[in-house]
Amino acid sequence: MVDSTSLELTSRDDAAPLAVENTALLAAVADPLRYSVLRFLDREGEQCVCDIQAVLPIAGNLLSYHLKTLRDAGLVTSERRGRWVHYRVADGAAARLSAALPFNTGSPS
Amino acid sequence: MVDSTSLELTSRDDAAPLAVENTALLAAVADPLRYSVLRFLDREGEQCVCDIQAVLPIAGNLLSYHLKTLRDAGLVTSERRGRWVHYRVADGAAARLSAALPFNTGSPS
DNA sequence: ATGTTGAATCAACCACGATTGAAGTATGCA
DNA sequence: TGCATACTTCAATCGTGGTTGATTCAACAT
Repeated sequence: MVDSTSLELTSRDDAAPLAVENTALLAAVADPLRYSVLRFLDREGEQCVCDIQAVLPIAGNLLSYHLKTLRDAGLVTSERRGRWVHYRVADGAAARLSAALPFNTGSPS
Repeated sequence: MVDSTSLELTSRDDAAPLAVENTALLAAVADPLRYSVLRFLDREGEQCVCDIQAVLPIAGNLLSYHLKTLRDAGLVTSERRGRWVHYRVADGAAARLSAALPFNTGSPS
Protein backbone atom coordinates (compact mmCIF):
# COMPACT_ATOMS: atom_id res chain seq x y z
CA MET A 1 0.00 0.00 0.00
CA VAL A 2 1.15 3.42 -0.92
CA ASP A 3 1.68 5.92 1.84
CA SER A 4 -1.89 6.99 2.43
CA THR A 5 -1.02 10.40 3.75
CA SER A 6 0.58 11.52 0.53
CA LEU A 7 -2.38 10.69 -1.64
CA GLU A 8 -4.00 14.09 -1.60
CA LEU A 9 -2.82 14.98 -5.03
CA THR A 10 -2.71 18.70 -4.92
CA SER A 11 -3.24 20.86 -1.90
CA ARG A 12 -5.96 22.94 -3.44
CA ASP A 13 -8.98 20.99 -2.21
CA ASP A 14 -8.96 22.47 1.26
CA ALA A 15 -12.37 21.59 2.61
CA ALA A 16 -12.51 18.15 1.06
CA PRO A 17 -11.96 15.44 3.68
CA LEU A 18 -9.05 13.15 3.05
CA ALA A 19 -9.46 10.47 0.41
CA VAL A 20 -8.71 7.78 2.95
CA GLU A 21 -11.59 8.81 5.17
CA ASN A 22 -14.08 8.81 2.33
CA THR A 23 -12.86 5.54 0.92
CA ALA A 24 -13.06 3.94 4.34
CA LEU A 25 -16.71 4.91 4.52
CA LEU A 26 -17.35 3.71 0.98
CA ALA A 27 -15.54 0.45 1.64
CA ALA A 28 -17.94 -0.25 4.49
CA VAL A 29 -20.79 -0.17 1.97
CA ALA A 30 -18.94 -1.88 -0.86
CA ASP A 31 -19.73 -5.35 0.41
CA PRO A 32 -22.81 -7.26 -0.78
CA LEU A 33 -23.66 -8.45 2.69
CA ARG A 34 -23.36 -5.10 4.42
CA TYR A 35 -25.06 -3.43 1.49
CA SER A 36 -28.03 -5.74 1.83
CA VAL A 37 -28.19 -5.18 5.57
CA LEU A 38 -28.25 -1.42 5.07
CA ARG A 39 -30.99 -1.60 2.49
CA PHE A 40 -32.97 -3.91 4.73
CA LEU A 41 -32.66 -1.62 7.73
CA ASP A 42 -33.49 1.38 5.59
CA ARG A 43 -36.56 -0.29 4.18
CA GLU A 44 -37.90 -1.99 7.30
CA GLY A 45 -36.63 0.35 9.97
CA GLU A 46 -35.14 -0.82 13.24
CA GLN A 47 -34.60 -4.55 13.42
CA CYS A 48 -33.03 -6.95 15.87
CA VAL A 49 -30.15 -9.11 14.75
CA CYS A 50 -32.34 -12.17 14.73
CA ASP A 51 -34.69 -10.55 12.25
CA ILE A 52 -31.83 -9.70 9.94
CA GLN A 53 -30.51 -13.19 10.32
CA ALA A 54 -33.89 -14.66 9.48
CA VAL A 55 -33.80 -12.96 6.13
CA LEU A 56 -30.08 -13.21 5.42
CA PRO A 57 -28.81 -16.78 5.12
CA ILE A 58 -25.48 -16.43 6.90
CA ALA A 59 -23.91 -17.51 10.17
CA GLY A 60 -24.61 -15.38 13.21
CA ASN A 61 -21.00 -14.62 13.94
CA LEU A 62 -20.47 -13.48 10.39
CA LEU A 63 -23.43 -11.16 10.56
CA SER A 64 -22.13 -9.84 13.86
CA TYR A 65 -18.80 -9.14 12.25
CA HIS A 66 -20.33 -7.15 9.45
CA LEU A 67 -22.64 -5.27 11.80
CA LYS A 68 -19.60 -4.25 13.77
CA THR A 69 -17.98 -2.99 10.60
CA LEU A 70 -21.05 -0.90 9.88
CA ARG A 71 -21.08 0.35 13.48
CA ASP A 72 -17.43 1.31 13.30
CA ALA A 73 -18.14 3.21 10.11
CA GLY A 74 -20.93 5.05 11.89
CA LEU A 75 -23.53 3.91 9.40
CA VAL A 76 -25.70 2.05 11.88
CA THR A 77 -26.39 2.32 15.59
CA SER A 78 -27.24 -0.50 17.97
CA GLU A 79 -29.26 -0.63 21.15
CA ARG A 80 -29.77 -3.54 23.47
CA ARG A 81 -33.37 -4.08 24.46
CA GLY A 82 -33.81 -7.02 26.75
CA ARG A 83 -32.31 -10.05 25.19
CA TRP A 84 -32.17 -8.56 21.72
CA VAL A 85 -29.93 -5.99 20.09
CA HIS A 86 -31.67 -3.69 17.68
CA TYR A 87 -29.94 -2.02 14.76
CA ARG A 88 -30.99 0.97 12.74
CA VAL A 89 -29.50 3.20 10.09
CA ALA A 90 -27.63 6.02 11.78
CA ASP A 91 -28.87 9.57 11.41
CA GLY A 92 -27.27 11.32 8.49
CA ALA A 93 -25.87 8.12 7.07
CA ALA A 94 -27.24 8.84 3.63
CA ALA A 95 -25.84 12.35 3.62
CA ARG A 96 -22.43 11.21 4.80
CA LEU A 97 -22.32 8.55 2.13
CA SER A 98 -23.23 10.77 -0.77
CA ALA A 99 -20.82 13.37 0.53
CA ALA A 100 -18.09 10.75 0.42
CA LEU A 101 -18.46 10.17 -3.30
CA PRO A 102 -15.56 11.50 -5.39
CA PHE A 103 -17.88 13.88 -7.21
CA ASN A 104 -21.45 14.96 -6.84
CA THR A 105 -24.35 14.45 -9.20
CA GLY A 106 -25.67 17.97 -9.11
CA SER A 107 -27.02 19.64 -5.99
CA PRO A 108 -29.51 17.62 -3.94
CA SER A 109 -32.87 19.32 -3.28
CA MET B 1 -18.04 -15.64 0.36
CA VAL B 2 -21.71 -16.22 0.74
CA ASP B 3 -23.63 -17.16 -2.37
CA SER B 4 -23.99 -13.77 -3.97
CA THR B 5 -27.16 -14.56 -5.81
CA SER B 6 -29.12 -15.21 -2.67
CA LEU B 7 -28.30 -11.92 -1.07
CA GLU B 8 -31.31 -10.03 -2.27
CA LEU B 9 -33.06 -10.26 1.03
CA THR B 10 -36.68 -10.12 0.14
CA SER B 11 -38.12 -10.22 -3.33
CA ARG B 12 -39.96 -6.96 -2.94
CA ASP B 13 -37.29 -4.62 -4.30
CA ASP B 14 -38.02 -5.33 -7.92
CA ALA B 15 -36.41 -2.44 -9.71
CA ALA B 16 -33.36 -2.28 -7.48
CA PRO B 17 -30.27 -3.60 -9.25
CA LEU B 18 -28.54 -6.48 -7.55
CA ALA B 19 -26.49 -5.66 -4.50
CA VAL B 20 -23.45 -7.27 -6.06
CA GLU B 21 -23.51 -4.95 -9.04
CA ASN B 22 -23.77 -1.84 -6.92
CA THR B 23 -21.11 -2.97 -4.51
CA ALA B 24 -18.78 -3.78 -7.39
CA LEU B 25 -19.12 -0.21 -8.58
CA LEU B 26 -18.64 1.18 -5.11
CA ALA B 27 -15.63 -1.03 -4.51
CA ALA B 28 -13.96 0.50 -7.55
CA VAL B 29 -14.17 3.87 -5.82
CA ALA B 30 -13.41 2.64 -2.31
CA ASP B 31 -9.67 2.75 -2.83
CA PRO B 32 -7.63 5.83 -1.92
CA LEU B 33 -5.61 5.68 -5.09
CA ARG B 34 -8.51 5.30 -7.48
CA TYR B 35 -10.51 7.80 -5.48
CA SER B 36 -7.76 10.38 -5.87
CA VAL B 37 -7.46 9.68 -9.56
CA LEU B 38 -11.18 10.19 -10.05
CA ARG B 39 -11.18 13.46 -8.16
CA PHE B 40 -8.17 14.62 -10.12
CA LEU B 41 -9.77 13.80 -13.46
CA ASP B 42 -13.01 15.40 -12.35
CA ARG B 43 -11.25 18.56 -11.26
CA GLU B 44 -8.74 18.93 -14.07
CA GLY B 45 -10.61 17.27 -16.89
CA GLU B 46 -8.97 14.94 -19.38
CA GLN B 47 -5.41 14.04 -18.53
CA CYS B 48 -2.80 11.73 -19.89
CA VAL B 49 -1.37 9.02 -17.69
CA CYS B 50 1.89 10.87 -17.35
CA ASP B 51 0.10 13.88 -15.88
CA ILE B 52 -1.63 11.71 -13.32
CA GLN B 53 1.63 10.03 -12.55
CA ALA B 54 3.35 13.36 -12.10
CA VAL B 55 0.97 14.20 -9.32
CA LEU B 56 0.53 10.73 -7.82
CA PRO B 57 3.72 9.24 -6.41
CA ILE B 58 3.28 5.63 -7.49
CA ALA B 59 4.82 3.23 -9.98
CA GLY B 60 3.54 3.46 -13.52
CA ASN B 61 2.43 -0.12 -13.76
CA LEU B 62 0.48 0.22 -10.52
CA LEU B 63 -1.30 3.28 -11.81
CA SER B 64 -2.04 1.40 -15.01
CA TYR B 65 -3.56 -1.42 -12.98
CA HIS B 66 -5.85 0.93 -11.08
CA LEU B 67 -6.82 2.78 -14.24
CA LYS B 68 -7.82 -0.53 -15.72
CA THR B 69 -10.09 -1.34 -12.78
CA LEU B 70 -11.67 2.09 -13.19
CA ARG B 71 -12.11 1.40 -16.88
CA ASP B 72 -13.61 -2.01 -16.18
CA ALA B 73 -16.02 -0.37 -13.78
CA GLY B 74 -17.00 2.06 -16.53
CA LEU B 75 -16.05 5.08 -14.45
CA VAL B 76 -13.40 6.39 -16.80
CA THR B 77 -12.74 6.18 -20.51
CA SER B 78 -9.37 6.18 -22.24
CA GLU B 79 -8.27 7.34 -25.63
CA ARG B 80 -4.89 7.10 -27.22
CA ARG B 81 -3.69 10.32 -28.77
CA GLY B 82 -0.31 10.01 -30.34
CA ARG B 83 2.12 8.71 -27.80
CA TRP B 84 -0.12 9.44 -24.87
CA VAL B 85 -3.22 7.81 -23.49
CA HIS B 86 -5.75 10.26 -22.12
CA TYR B 87 -8.23 9.42 -19.41
CA ARG B 88 -11.41 11.20 -18.47
CA VAL B 89 -14.35 10.61 -16.19
CA ALA B 90 -16.98 8.65 -18.10
CA ASP B 91 -20.30 10.26 -18.90
CA GLY B 92 -22.87 9.61 -16.22
CA ALA B 93 -20.29 8.28 -13.80
CA ALA B 94 -21.54 10.53 -11.02
CA ALA B 95 -25.13 9.52 -11.58
CA ARG B 96 -24.29 5.84 -11.68
CA LEU B 97 -22.32 6.15 -8.47
CA SER B 98 -24.95 7.96 -6.47
CA ALA B 99 -27.54 5.55 -7.81
CA ALA B 100 -25.45 2.70 -6.47
CA LEU B 101 -25.65 3.92 -2.91
CA PRO B 102 -27.82 1.79 -0.60
CA PHE B 103 -30.17 4.69 0.00
CA ASN B 104 -30.62 8.17 -1.34
CA THR B 105 -30.19 11.47 0.41
CA GLY B 106 -33.45 13.02 -0.64
CA SER B 107 -34.41 13.65 -4.25
CA PRO B 108 -31.70 15.31 -6.33
CA SER B 109 -33.02 18.56 -7.80
C1' DA C 1 -27.87 -23.06 40.12
C1' DT C 2 -28.69 -24.74 35.49
C1' DG C 3 -30.05 -24.30 30.96
C1' DT C 4 -31.39 -21.82 26.83
C1' DT C 5 -31.46 -18.30 23.56
C1' DG C 6 -29.51 -13.97 21.26
C1' DA C 7 -25.40 -11.96 20.16
C1' DA C 8 -20.44 -10.74 20.34
C1' DT C 9 -15.62 -12.23 20.38
C1' DC C 10 -11.55 -15.05 19.42
C1' DA C 11 -8.20 -17.69 16.68
C1' DA C 12 -7.49 -19.64 12.95
C1' DC C 13 -7.81 -20.20 7.48
C1' DC C 14 -8.01 -18.72 2.82
C1' DA C 15 -9.07 -16.18 -1.21
C1' DC C 16 -8.59 -11.97 -3.42
C1' DG C 17 -6.83 -7.47 -4.30
C1' DA C 18 -2.82 -4.37 -4.03
C1' DT C 19 1.93 -4.10 -4.97
C1' DT C 20 6.36 -5.09 -7.28
C1' DG C 21 9.75 -6.20 -11.01
C1' DA C 22 10.38 -7.54 -15.50
C1' DA C 23 8.93 -8.04 -20.08
C1' DG C 24 6.01 -6.43 -23.89
C1' DT C 25 3.52 -3.06 -27.12
C1' DA C 26 3.01 1.23 -29.48
C1' DT C 27 4.44 5.69 -31.00
C1' DG C 28 7.80 9.06 -32.34
C1' DC C 29 12.43 10.73 -33.41
C1' DA C 30 17.44 10.49 -34.86
C1' DT D 1 17.16 0.87 -38.26
C1' DG D 2 17.85 1.80 -33.62
C1' DC D 3 16.73 4.01 -29.49
C1' DA D 4 13.76 6.46 -26.25
C1' DT D 5 9.37 7.54 -24.32
C1' DA D 6 4.57 6.37 -22.77
C1' DC D 7 1.94 2.86 -21.26
C1' DT D 8 0.27 -1.94 -20.61
C1' DT D 9 0.57 -6.70 -19.38
C1' DC D 10 2.45 -10.70 -17.03
C1' DA D 11 4.01 -13.48 -13.11
C1' DA D 12 4.84 -13.60 -8.43
C1' DT D 13 4.63 -11.90 -3.72
C1' DC D 14 2.30 -9.98 0.19
C1' DG D 15 -1.22 -8.22 3.22
C1' DT D 16 -5.76 -7.74 4.41
C1' DG D 17 -10.60 -8.67 4.72
C1' DG D 18 -14.13 -12.18 4.65
C1' DT D 19 -15.26 -16.64 6.31
C1' DT D 20 -15.56 -20.40 9.70
C1' DG D 21 -15.87 -23.00 14.14
C1' DA D 22 -15.49 -22.65 18.84
C1' DT D 23 -15.77 -20.03 22.87
C1' DT D 24 -17.70 -16.28 25.72
C1' DC D 25 -21.06 -13.09 27.35
C1' DA D 26 -25.65 -11.21 28.59
C1' DA D 27 -30.47 -11.70 29.55
C1' DC D 28 -34.09 -14.46 30.82
C1' DA D 29 -36.51 -18.85 32.27
C1' DT D 30 -36.99 -23.09 35.02
